[in-house]
Amino acid sequence: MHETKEKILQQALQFVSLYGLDALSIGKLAKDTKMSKSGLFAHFNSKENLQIAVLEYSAQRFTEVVFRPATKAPRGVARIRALVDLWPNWIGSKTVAGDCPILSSLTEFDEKVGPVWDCLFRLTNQYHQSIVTMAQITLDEGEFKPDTNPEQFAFEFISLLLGYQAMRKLPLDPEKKWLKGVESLIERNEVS
Amino acid sequence: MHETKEKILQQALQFVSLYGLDALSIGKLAKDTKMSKSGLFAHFNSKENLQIAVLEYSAQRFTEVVFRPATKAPRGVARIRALVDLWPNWIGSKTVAGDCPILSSLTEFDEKVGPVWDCLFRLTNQYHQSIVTMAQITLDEGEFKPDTNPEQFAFEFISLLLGYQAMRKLPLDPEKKWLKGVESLIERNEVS
DNA sequence: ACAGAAAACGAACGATCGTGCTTTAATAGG
DNA sequence: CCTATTAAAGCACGATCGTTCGTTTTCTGT
Repeated sequence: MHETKEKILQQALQFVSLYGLDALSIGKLAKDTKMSKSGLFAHFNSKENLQIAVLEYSAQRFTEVVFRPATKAPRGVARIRALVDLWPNWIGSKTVAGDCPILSSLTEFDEKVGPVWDCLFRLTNQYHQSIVTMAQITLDEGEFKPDTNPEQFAFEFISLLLGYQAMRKLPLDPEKKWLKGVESLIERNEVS
Repeated sequence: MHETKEKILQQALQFVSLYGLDALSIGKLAKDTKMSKSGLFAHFNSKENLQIAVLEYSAQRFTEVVFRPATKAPRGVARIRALVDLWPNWIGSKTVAGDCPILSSLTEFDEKVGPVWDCLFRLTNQYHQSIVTMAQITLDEGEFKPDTNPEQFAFEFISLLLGYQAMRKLPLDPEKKWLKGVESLIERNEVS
């Protein structure tokens, strides 16, 4: 990938994590990257393409920073715990100071049909499926009770994550609560 | 409240639930309500005031439609279940076709300091506190285990709600999962 | 019915939006 | 060194944004 484009997407990712995907504007982004509006525009040829590029860049970075490292942990509960431990490298990190762009865009784009939503849809399903698979593996390893439903697990896992994201700015110590919630979720499914 | 203003806020609430609080524009809203931009504007004197008015109207409606009716149920677990049952009258209803404006705005406004955020902050704390209180009451009634943490309960409750909202457009049957999640949350705290 | 108040309107402002078109600057291949 | 390709810039467009101002319509009270 061109160096300039990478720099643009990096800046855009930062911005989107803070202010949301449709608050992203080409003029503002051009100012932030010290480029001309048209020069930046030429890299994407439409705002929609820019938004899609940001989403895909975001997913790629997430994989690098959280998901791939987590799969280095041994299969089963340990890997799920690794995922939890690695998440701070994503949300609230230097590259993604605010929320996860994909999860938060899901809230603001769920009624706007079009290519951006299609991309979001695809990435979120992928996101979700990864966690389902992780739960399924844990089940196969015999570390989860046989009646564990991996999809239910994924739903509750992501929900807690969303709760953490949404309530981060509230004086409720959500980090502790999200950790406790996910711990309880694991224990509930773990073989005793 | 003036009839016109009520009509405007009703329309605005609908719009915000579908497209988010900062997608709300005065011109668009004027078109939807068949008013002139300036005529509508005069009711609020600034966009921020409009946004605040929508949030407060939203909270008021929520109280009418979900919270007040729920408090008619007997104290304890029954009341919490009533809250869950009444929620569809809010999210996805005729007046609020999309997401809960307060919960979803929380995601997109958490980095924008100012009067709108202050209002959002206040309302969300109120939202949260109501659920904490409900859990506390259930605890006092002896229907929850003594080691139940009402704040943890509220966090997980709201998280599941956010999960339901966010994943409504995904083919994951999130309604069933949210119900199951909240049922599991209740059972986990209930005295056996 | 008439005067005064309140509500709604129409037109315009500066700013910013996304997007083209044309030109200049940088780069690479022969 | 010259040329062909690409990247970036400059400028302008129509549209929409929030907001202001002055006028017109609608309502209210006497």
